[in-house]
Amino acid sequence: MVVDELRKVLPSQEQVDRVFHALADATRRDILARTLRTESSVSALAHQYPMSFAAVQKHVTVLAAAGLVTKHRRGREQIVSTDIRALRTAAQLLDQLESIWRTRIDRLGDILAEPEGGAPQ
Amino acid sequence: MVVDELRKVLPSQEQVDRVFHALADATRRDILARTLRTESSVSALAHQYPMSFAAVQKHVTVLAAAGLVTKHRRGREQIVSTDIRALRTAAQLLDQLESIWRTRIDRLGDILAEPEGGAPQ
DNA sequence: CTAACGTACAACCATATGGTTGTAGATGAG
DNA sequence: CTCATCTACAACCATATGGTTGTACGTTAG
Repeated sequence: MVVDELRKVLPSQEQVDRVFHALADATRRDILARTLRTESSVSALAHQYPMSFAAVQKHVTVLAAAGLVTKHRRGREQIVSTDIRALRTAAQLLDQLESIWRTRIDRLGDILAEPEGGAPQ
Repeated sequence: MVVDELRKVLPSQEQVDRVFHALADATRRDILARTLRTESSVSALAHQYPMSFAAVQKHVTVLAAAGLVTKHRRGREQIVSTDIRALRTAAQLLDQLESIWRTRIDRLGDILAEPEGGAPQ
């Protein structure tokens, strides 16, 4: 496992920024959903959206910078494939946040066990 | 449940955009993590970061627009609390995306089981 | 009442973002 | 070889973003 691979597994704040930012656009989420189903070329993707090829190309670049997709040449086409790991990283971070929240609820539970307490949820 | 509440449960694309955009900044993720642990005032939050009060205020506004936090007055302070639902919505969306991915893997399994198969769309 | 605190918000600035068009370089089809 | 296709990338533009400072307002402490 090379250093570059490590970066995907142990994401820096900047990497997390990139992943969520990549996900914060409906077109990019759609491109991701599409390529999760089937690999496709950038131009094939471009046909699906009411914008220029260059715009779609930029969206793919953003997804690639976030590690959500990878590109590889096949003939004259550039094939976009997904890398599920970046997606899982994001999901795990949300889980972590939710677990922080659950911990607080547990603490509230402790408080409830005592004489006085405010109702959670 | 009012219409405004419904909007949080059935998020529009714009709402999803806002949630992921809100999460795409390390300061905002930290504010969220902090308020998941303990409610705190905007000024208390502001003390934690190397930026102006106004900047932190803006970050809180972004989180609130995404529905990740809510604000309510307590005396002269504005208390920031979390709403776990928006976070769960984001997590669910990631799960959906991953499930699309798993479906493809299943289909690949089907294809392997059969002699020949072109997978349309 | 007055002063300090917490907040709200406007104005401003530099940079990023998301789109466009245009040009040029690979590559495969015929 | 020639041409159409796919890609890459630069230049440009309008708007959004993330920060600043400054001002004004509500509220609490003394």
